[in-house]
Amino acid sequence: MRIGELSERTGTPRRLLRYYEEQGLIVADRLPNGYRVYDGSNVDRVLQIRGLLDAGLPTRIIKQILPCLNKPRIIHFPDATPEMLATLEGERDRMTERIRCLTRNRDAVAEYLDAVREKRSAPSS
Amino acid sequence: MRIGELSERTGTPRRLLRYYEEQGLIVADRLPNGYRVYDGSNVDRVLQIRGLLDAGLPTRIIKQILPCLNKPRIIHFPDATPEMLATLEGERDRMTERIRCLTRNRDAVAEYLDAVREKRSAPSS
DNA sequence: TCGAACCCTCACATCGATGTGAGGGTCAAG
DNA sequence: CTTGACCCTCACATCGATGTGAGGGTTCGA
Repeated sequence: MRIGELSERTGTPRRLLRYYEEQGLIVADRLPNGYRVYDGSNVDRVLQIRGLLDAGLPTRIIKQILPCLNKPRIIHFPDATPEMLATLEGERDRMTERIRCLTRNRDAVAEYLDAVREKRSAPSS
Repeated sequence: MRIGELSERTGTPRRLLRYYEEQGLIVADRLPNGYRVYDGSNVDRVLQIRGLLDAGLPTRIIKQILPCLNKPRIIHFPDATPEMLATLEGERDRMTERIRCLTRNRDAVAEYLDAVREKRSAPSS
């Protein structure tokens, strides 16, 4: 597929697909005329990138963690330098902290909404 | 306490404390000379704000969900307009999605790190 | 009284993610 | 051959979060 279809299938502006490529998050083959071509796997990849961006991770980090994911179960260690491993460990912990914070606040919001709804259905006060 | 101490206790630049106030996320009393004064509760509040910002929420949303939280168990409904409730519901769902995405990827990173460590301790290949 | 260490406001700069559009090719259908 | 719908690169603009510093007050101890 070309960029337009990938854009539609992922709900992502073409501009950003080119940006993600520029940042090394996705790769695209080129037709002889220069057009980008993608295969189906790019749809999931882009959606994953968007999710991580939305969760607050910068492209620089996403670029590092993506190679560890959605590969087949064979994990291959191309250039796992100690610094990179340390970075990943730190990022894993940061993600855990993010999850904790988000969960706590999400639950609080949900609780609030439930309380409001209950009040609405039983206007006793 | 004044802004310097709050800054130290939260690891947040003064600049940002003023910014959060400007965005309506925190409030500060003023000394007669114009200095901001805070009480202890602001420490937690600022940390919570930072956590949410780090998790990818914009100040505009944080401002809306903060009043639903860390209040005593008495939830008071000052001006719960239907649009605001809808916004909160949407945001709750977005947070849930974020949590899902983060968890999935965090687990994948953790798995990768574990695999690397195992390989390192048993260099059989 | 002076200097250090606070505080204030204001304003411009930076950075990453994203929007927008100019200027220009490619290609299929009419 | 032309038109419309694609695609390309390039570059400037915007937006939110943050950095930085100028210019200036307050407080306090040497």
